[in-house]
Amino acid sequence: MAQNYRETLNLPKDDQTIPMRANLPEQEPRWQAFWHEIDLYQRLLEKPAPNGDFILHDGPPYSNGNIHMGHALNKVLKDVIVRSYAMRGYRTPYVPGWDNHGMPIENAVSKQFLQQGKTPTKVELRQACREYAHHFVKVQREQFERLGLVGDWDKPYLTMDYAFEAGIVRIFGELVRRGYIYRDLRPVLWCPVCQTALAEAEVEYEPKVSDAIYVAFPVVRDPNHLLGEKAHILIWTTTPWTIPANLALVVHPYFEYARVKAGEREFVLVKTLVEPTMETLGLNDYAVVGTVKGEQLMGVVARHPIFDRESPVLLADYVLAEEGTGVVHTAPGHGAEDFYTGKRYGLPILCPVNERGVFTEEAGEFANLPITPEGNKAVIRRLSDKGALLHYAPYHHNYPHCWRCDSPLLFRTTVQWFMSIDHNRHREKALEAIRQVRWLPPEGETRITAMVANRPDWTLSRQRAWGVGIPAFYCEDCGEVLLDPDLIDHIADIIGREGSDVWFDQPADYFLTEGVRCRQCASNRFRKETDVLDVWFDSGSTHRLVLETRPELRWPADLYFEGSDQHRGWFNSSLMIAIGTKDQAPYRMVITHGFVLDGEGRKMSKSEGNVVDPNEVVQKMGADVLRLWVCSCEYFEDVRLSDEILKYVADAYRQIRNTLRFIVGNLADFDPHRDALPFEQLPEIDRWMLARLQEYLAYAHRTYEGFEYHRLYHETRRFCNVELSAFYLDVLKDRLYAEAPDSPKRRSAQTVLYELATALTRILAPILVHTMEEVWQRLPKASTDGQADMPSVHLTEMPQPHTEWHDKALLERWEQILAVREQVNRAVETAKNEKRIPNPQSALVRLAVGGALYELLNRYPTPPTPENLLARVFGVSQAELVPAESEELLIEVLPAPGAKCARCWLVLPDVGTNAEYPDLCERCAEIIG
RNA sequence: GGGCGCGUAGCUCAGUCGGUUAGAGCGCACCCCUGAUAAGGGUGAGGUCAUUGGUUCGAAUCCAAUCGCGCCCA
Repeated sequence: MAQNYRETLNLPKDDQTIPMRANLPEQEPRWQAFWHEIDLYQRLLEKPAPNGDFILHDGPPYSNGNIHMGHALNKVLKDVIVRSYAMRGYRTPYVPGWDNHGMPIENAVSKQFLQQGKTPTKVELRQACREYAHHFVKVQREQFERLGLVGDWDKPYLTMDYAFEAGIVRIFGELVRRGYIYRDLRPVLWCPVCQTALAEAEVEYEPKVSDAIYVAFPVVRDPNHLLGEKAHILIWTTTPWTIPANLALVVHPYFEYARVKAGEREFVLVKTLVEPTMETLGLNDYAVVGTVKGEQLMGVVARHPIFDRESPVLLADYVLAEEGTGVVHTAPGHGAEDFYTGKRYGLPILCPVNERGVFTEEAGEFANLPITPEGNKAVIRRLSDKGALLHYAPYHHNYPHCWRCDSPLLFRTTVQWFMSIDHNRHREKALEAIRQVRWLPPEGETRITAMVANRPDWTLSRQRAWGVGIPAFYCEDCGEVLLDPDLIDHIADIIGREGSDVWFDQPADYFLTEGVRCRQCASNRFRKETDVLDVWFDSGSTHRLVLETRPELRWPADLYFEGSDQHRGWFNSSLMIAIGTKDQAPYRMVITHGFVLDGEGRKMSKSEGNVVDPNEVVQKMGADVLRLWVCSCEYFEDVRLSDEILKYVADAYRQIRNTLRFIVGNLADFDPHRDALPFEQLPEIDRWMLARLQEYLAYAHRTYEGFEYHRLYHETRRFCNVELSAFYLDVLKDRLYAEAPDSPKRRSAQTVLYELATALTRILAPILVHTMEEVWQRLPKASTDGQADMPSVHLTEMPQPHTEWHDKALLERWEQILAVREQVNRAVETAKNEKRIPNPQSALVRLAVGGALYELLNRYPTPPTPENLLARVFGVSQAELVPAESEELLIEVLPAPGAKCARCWLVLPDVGTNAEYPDLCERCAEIIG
């Protein structure tokens, strides 16, 4: 019987709204195809942009491997920025790019060759690297586009493009012209078998047995008479072959050093290691005759145990007193710390070992011996002959080895190329430029300021194959360097035409212009530099080579947006090149985000098994869920991600989706042009809803301006769940379902629903790009503000708050009504629990109150009909208001008198009064009658 | 070891200038509805604000130390 009336209601129909189940993994690619079809990116650039350009310059990810969650976080946030600016009246060209050159790809490709037993030429290796890079550009591009990113994906920038490579060479030339480029010595880890320098990442620490020796350096000068007769400084080393390069002995200024008398000689070593050392040396008969603070030893000079030269005692705080003697034998040519100590004290950099690990003439009697094992043996023998060797034993430890050929490595001091950071007031200019930039979060400014203030000169050269060759020559006759800015431009032209492989493929003459001569010896015979540029030079050049070369872009960028590690990386290298060539920062604002950690706040790693893969998330849950997670995070700090967190975000997604599903479902027969009511004709609760919507919109705009999407996420969830689902939409159901389709009561409700839908979809479009498009396409097309006719929600403008709809007095009034509602809910819950009523629908709520609250509530008549607003707001069938003395609100919950209307389900006294429809209330009887 | 940060309910986040009993949504528990239904509604329980010490009439908030976590270096 009751079922008969179902058909007379205006219930939303499933096929007139979006499906409850989103099925994003399948649906999202369809929307992406649609955007390609309408060329969304181009249309975004062509639409009116009253606020001008907004240039977000994309930091290039490295074209190696699949994307990980850090990429996803970064690119999704960039996409939200680009889209939200586009929807707020800016023109937002976004050109994604990739960083292609560099060690990781070269190593991966080298290993492939190695496995095939092939030894490629440099050019063959480079070509394979290029193919490898292209492959991963394609892979990552697909994975990025699957996240729903909008941008010029058909024409990204690649640092290995010929034009880009030529541009890098030209920028290097500009720095040469401005006097920034020089050559100097630098210690590097070197593989004598591969004859190449290794980066820290290529070093593998493996067990090795070394020759550990104790050596006594006789003191020859002791200006302050701290030490006794025949004093010797005692050192310990596991690399005897570095003894010929010894130039100093280094002690810790704060350590206590002991003078140990043993036989004729006195040994100086750190006090805490006297006992074990003496035991090792087999000197049982000894006595500590005094102590000296390390810093006091400054000025003491020893003699080299083999050669006729001095070895002064110097100070450094990296000295340890855990093993050895607390005195570091220092060979500036063979250690990083040794090198910098040597530099600080003005020692020469002696490196008597060639690239094959063989002693040079500088090693005197050891010349032509390989450093191991022959060199070691010869040095030990010679020390022994001289009586300087106190002990020798094999020593097991972890030692750096070559990742490729597994040979033990050595430190060599080599000549490298540098960019000076202090030339031409460069550092001061950079620090000044940093102050002009807006850093978000603001701590970023502290971080990069410290970095730039303390950074050493930039080592630009790498002994590698997969990079842009440094365009320098050496005279074949006298070795003089040829570095000429005009010649460099000429080389850049060639590279622009033929790619940078040509540098490795063609002889020097190919690049030299007519009449080039060595300025030293006038020779015309040259060889090319074989080093390549650091890849940070490539990416540090993108602002010049992308922003300045693309007509749709401009220099400087409005925004750089990357992980906080880029303070040292890209922000830094870009700034160095920008200051060095243009005396200005390449960005106006820099925003950084944190790292993606697991649910416990620990770093994700394969070995821990706590990695969440963005591609998998997209496949299982959809890009919109991933994007919603991104926007739920306070990303200025590190963010957390786990399956549990994703589950909660998926719940949030469903709640937002269902809210919109309900709204859209109730707009199926609504034509805004024809049916919308003017604001003034809307009932109060509808005007309240619109006023609240304006507050939501104003808040949303603030969050977009502050890049604080997580605040929008939270507010949206609260708005949808609390204000819409739990309240307004629930209250609206009677009007939407039971009133006549074209009645003003229903049309006014729909007018508000339409406003809500068109506002929410546009506000959320930058985040839930696919879902909001889906909703948009389902919305009535006729427009009230010129926006609804757009073929895609992404081409619309974000709704601005209607200030005239923001009625403050009304909002305050309803704040009180909602507070009363909460009290009523509690009373109804109690009545329900006490079995006085089965459910709210069968209740009558009687309010008794005096004073201001009575006056306020009395504005709303409480007839026993569907018109009773308070009853609808409270979610009960009937409500009454009676005046009382007390200002304290009394709430009575009673069974509602009357019968339940078979159509609208309200319990009303007038059910049965209509003879024709005895099971209906008057309102319902009239409507279907 | 150094530089820059972070730590508020199970989760994600608010918390103004130091000022009542530290808030929200979700989740959870119990209940209602069955005309948003692999939906919707109601009520409720959850916190030593990482720890310790200090400044203050008063500290989640300011200071110091410790612990834990992250990024960048050594």
